[in-house]
Parts: sequence; structure tokens; C-alpha cells
Amino acid sequence: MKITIKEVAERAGVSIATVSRVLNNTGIVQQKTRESIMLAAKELQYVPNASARNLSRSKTDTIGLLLPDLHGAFYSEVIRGVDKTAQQSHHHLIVSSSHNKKNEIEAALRLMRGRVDGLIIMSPQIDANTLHANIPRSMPVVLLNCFVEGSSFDSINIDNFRGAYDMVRHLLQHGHRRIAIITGTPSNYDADQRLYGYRRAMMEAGLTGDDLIEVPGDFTEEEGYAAGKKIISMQPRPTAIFASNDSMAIGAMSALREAGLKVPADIAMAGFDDIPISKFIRPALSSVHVSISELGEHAMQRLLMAIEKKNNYVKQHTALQATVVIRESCGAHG
Amino acid sequence: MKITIKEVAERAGVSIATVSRVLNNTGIVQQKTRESIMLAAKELQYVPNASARNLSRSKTDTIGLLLPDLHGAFYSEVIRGVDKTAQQSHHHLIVSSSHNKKNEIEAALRLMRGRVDGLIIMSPQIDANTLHANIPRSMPVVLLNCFVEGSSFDSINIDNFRGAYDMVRHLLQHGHRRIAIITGTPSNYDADQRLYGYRRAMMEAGLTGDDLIEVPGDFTEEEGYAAGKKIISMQPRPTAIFASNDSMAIGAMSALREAGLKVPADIAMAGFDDIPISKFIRPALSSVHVSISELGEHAMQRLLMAIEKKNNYVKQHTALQATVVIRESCGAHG
DNA sequence: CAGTACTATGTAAACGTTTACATGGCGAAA
DNA sequence: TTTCGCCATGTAAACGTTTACATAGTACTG
Repeated sequence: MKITIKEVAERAGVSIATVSRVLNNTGIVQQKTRESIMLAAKELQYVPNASARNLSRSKTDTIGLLLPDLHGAFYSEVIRGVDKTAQQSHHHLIVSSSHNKKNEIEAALRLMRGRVDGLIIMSPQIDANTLHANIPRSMPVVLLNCFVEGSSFDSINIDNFRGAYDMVRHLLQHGHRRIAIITGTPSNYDADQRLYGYRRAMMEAGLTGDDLIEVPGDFTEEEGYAAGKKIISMQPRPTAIFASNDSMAIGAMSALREAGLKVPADIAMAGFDDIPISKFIRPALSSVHVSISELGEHAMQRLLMAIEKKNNYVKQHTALQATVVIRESCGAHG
Repeated sequence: MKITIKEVAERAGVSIATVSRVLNNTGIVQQKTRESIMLAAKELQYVPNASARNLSRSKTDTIGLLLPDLHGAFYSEVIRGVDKTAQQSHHHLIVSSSHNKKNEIEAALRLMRGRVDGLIIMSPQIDANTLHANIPRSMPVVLLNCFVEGSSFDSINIDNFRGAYDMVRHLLQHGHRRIAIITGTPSNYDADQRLYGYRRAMMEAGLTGDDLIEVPGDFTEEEGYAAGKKIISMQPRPTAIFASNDSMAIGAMSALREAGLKVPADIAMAGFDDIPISKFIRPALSSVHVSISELGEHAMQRLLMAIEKKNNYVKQHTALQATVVIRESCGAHG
């Protein structure tokens, strides 16, 4: 038989209102009644019905996390950061992934409605209109790593531009001139920003037009490998490769090694993301470090504030710092 | 203003019951009324209140996924598999992680109660009693990769034992006798099973006692690195290392390279998990492949069946195959 | 034309909480 | 002793659905 608040009330010989007051620590109750209610609840193994609670209070203590994908360690880091903060504030986390196409995102957003008190959205290729059309205006939202015109949503981004810029400048400072970039997935915000960072640094060094060597990639090891092969065969051969993420850098390094080329002696390598393994491959990969889980934590904290403050919450736009980490692969180490 | 079923009913000039019938495709309604209701709903941008719905139907279309941790690509693969199947069956997914200590698991289980229709639990160090004490007997549960005595819960495991056994046998067949294992986190189910597989294969080859070289690890690159150093200094030095996962294998290889040792010429290496990157490091890492996302998919499918069939569901215990993948690092390639 | 059998819709009771308001008891002030 | 006010608790409405049951209309059947 199902145990509801009614059964607890009966057993403790009080009304359901009093039980509710005790269980929620709201209102005044005598110590004696409180104890007998607690006892009854424990004996019956009572657990409040979440749906009823949510309905009555019209909130769910749940937040939704929308992700484009779940491949690799990147997204699990995001989830980790969000979940950590969520748990601290006693919130639940509904995760939904694989949303790349517009209609999928819309469907996911609709489904979330009414189940969550707020949304964290990571969807590098979404536009403001789609969001507005599918999210009630009363719903707090934090955009993670998406670029959306206007400032109607809170957003947190990685400072991709600056990270890429710094890394390429580092390569330039060490004498490299023929620097190739392996780009990320087209029309992906991260990918674009990293590319712009590369271009800017190159341009500032007086390198333009044909000096820019942009090889397409898509953030996977496979494409990195293919890009590596392509770069090897170029004449004149680039002396350095900046891959838009570490996975592609590792793929490219694999191609270089196959061709008998030494890193960094023949070609210097650098990546982005600083995934845990980059430290441990040989040569250790120079990369741009971003604390992804921190990104998630920040997002969740902001969302909580937005939920709490309701209307008087001021929207913000933040960029999370990305730091260059120099290891062996770029030839400038120690 | 909040749009409820009542507003839709009013606008369409019908009762809320009819609206409900239309929206859920249940019961008979005239085409004409159906259309006008659909129109009204669309015009008002009506979205049903999930809490009310859940309360009324006493189910949530949500399942809970309990994870011990979220580091690395492994768990995101699990989530991916579960989420994929969940989406297909129009279920939501509540994820909760970082549950290693018993009381944390208990707390998480309690919090989930009433919010989910079923649970997938991945918690390599949990016991049957804890589970029984915190989960209502009516709640369908699938245990992922945990070993729990008795058969009161559905379970799916990776065939760790067989995978490790096969890999070590492979090394033995190629003439290795001094084979070290870097073990995983103590009292972790996966870790134990892999260790047993190693022991069994060694034993069958007549290697026992001092022939078993068991170096402790904890599944991280760091510990793999440390273990690698330790192994290098052994006299006589092992000729092969079987790491209980790829991350540790990569850490160990990094230590070997530092010491000027060649893989596989000086020491053969093998790992477990076959993470995507293993293919791309050099030498490419021989490993034991397991389709983690498939593990998640299976688990979710089973859970759905259990939810659907209710009491007449027969509990099962399955082991998912683990396949040895031979690459360069163990010296037997090509 | 009465009776029957559908069809299409409405009414109202659940579902299990929270919470505004009502109520009764009791001590202190007058 | 009366009156006021506070304390502790109870009553009942609300939250937004789903759904069993009631009902009114329509089209047959005999």
C-alpha cells in the first residue's frame, strides 16, 4: 500500500497540515507533536510524492541541461560541473543530448517545459529566434558556449579567441612562420572563434593571404589524422600545426609519426582543450587549458541566482579564461 | 498569464475533458472539435503541466541514472547510450553522480524516489542491503556493472574477467612470461574482475606466486605513470604490462618513454576499455574493447521492459562481451 | 414509435501536496 | 471575571491533470 501524508497524519493522530509543517520545517509545532510525527513518518517509511509537491508549489527543483553531443570527455566534464553545483543546492538535473538539428532542439525544449525551473543550453549553432519561440519568457536560461545575438539571455563562453590567439603568438615568437591550423566543425562557435584567434595572431605578425594555412577538420581524431597527412604533403611544408582541439592534434601527430616526422623537431604541434591525456602522450602536447567543469559550475550558479531573483536578475555575459600550457610538442619547453 | 487546459477548453468552447482526450489521443472526438482544440492550443501556446500530469497518472516518464563519478569519457558514453534509448521511448533522464560513499548513495536514492519510474544504478561498491533499504520494491532497477549478491535485481556487466583473461593469454602466447598488471581501484568490481582474469590466465600457464606481478593503480593516468616507474625498476624487469585501463596504460607508457624504453621492443603494453584515443597514440595501444554506450542502451531497454511488464518481468543477468583489439603496443601486430 | 446501441461530450472525483484562513485553548492584563 | 492575543492545530481550497461515470443526441431495429 502506498504511504501518503494522510497515513502519517493518521498514525500520528494529527492533521495532514501539521505533518506537512513538520516535514518542511515551516510554521510552529510543539516539540511533542513534531516528534511523534517524525516517528510515524520513519516507521511508515514515508517519502513525499514529488509530483504532488511540485504541482502544489509550482516548482520542480530540477534544471535541464541541453547538450549537442556526448562524445568524449568534454561534455562529461560539463555535466560534472553542473551536477556538482546542482547537488549542493539540492537540485536535480535532467540531461538531454544529441541535439544538433534545429527541430531536435525545439522538440527537446518543449519537452522540458514544465519539468524544469531553469535551463542550461549548450548548442553552438542555435539562434535567438528559435530560443525565444520555444522558451517561455519566465524561464531562466543560461547559454553555454553559444553565440546568440542580442543580450536577452545570460551567457558564459570560453575565451576561445584569446586562447587560440595566445597559442599562435607563442608559436610565432619561437620563430615559426608557416603555421597551419586544423579547424573545427564548420559554423561551430568554438571552432570559429579559435580560427579567428589564429588569423588575428598571424595578421599581427604580418602574415596574410597565402600565409594562412587553414585545413578543415571536425574535432575528431580521424579528421585530425587526415588533416595531418594533408599538411605533410604541402610544399613548402608548414613548421608548426595548431589543431583546434587536442583530439585532432593527437590524430595529426599519429599521421606525422607514420611519415617518419619528429615532433617537435620537424613540426611543432599544439592543441586546444588540454584534455587529461595530453599530459601523458609523448611528446607531451602543448595545449590551451580550460576548466570545463568550472564552466558548468558557473553556469549552474548563475542559473540558481536567476531562479532566485526572478525578474530583478541582471543578465550577464562572461568569458572564461583559457590558458596556454606549454609542454614538449611545440619545441619551446624547458 | 499561465495557460492551462482550462483556458484552451474555454477558447475552443468545450470542456477540459475533451481537450485532454484530444491532446492524449484517447477516447473518441469528432474531427471538427479536435481541430478547433488543436488550433486553440497552438494559438495559446499551451504546454501541459508536467507535474500535474505526473501526479494524475502516477508516473513520471523519467528514469534516474546514478553514477559513481563523471571523470573521463567512460561515463559520458554510458549516459549517451542511456539517453539515446530514453529519447526514443520519450523518457527523460535524471543524472546524479559522485556517489561513492554509502550514505551519499542512500541520499541520492531517497531523493530520486517519487521522481522517477525506474533506476539505472552504476555503483561498483554497493551491497544488496543498502539497495533494498532505500528502494521501494515496486521500483524497477537495473544494476550496471555492480556485483550484488543474490538475484533480486536485474544486472548488466561487462565481461571483464574474460576480456582480461583473453588479453593476458594473448601476451602469454607471444612468449611473455614476466607480465605485470597495473590494477584498478581496490574493491571496485571492474578492477577485481580484470585482476582475476589476469591471475587465471597466468595460473593456467603455470605461473603462480612470485610470478604474479601486481602493481596497484586507481584507473588514473597519474597512477599509471607511477606504476610504470615502479615496474621499470624491478629486477628482473617484466617484459609486458597489462594495465587495467587505457588511461593507466598511457600513463605507464609515458614513464617508459622517459626511461628510454621502447614499446613494444623493450616492454609490451596492453590496456583495457579501448578509449577512442588509444588508436591514435604511438605506438597504438592494444586494448580490450567494450562498447560502453551499448551497455547504456541495453540497460535502458531492460529498464523499459521492466517498467512496462511490471510484476511479470523476469529478472536477468547479462554480461556484455569484451573483445581484444591488437595494435602495435603489444608487439604482435601485423 | 418505443427501445436500443452507439457516439460525442460534460461533470466531477481523484492524484498528494502546500498553505491561507479558521478555530479553540490558555495565560496575562485589566 | 472578562477580554485580548498568541500558540498550536485543524479545515479546506488550490495546484492542473486524467478518467470513470453520467448524459444527451442520433441512428438503427423491430
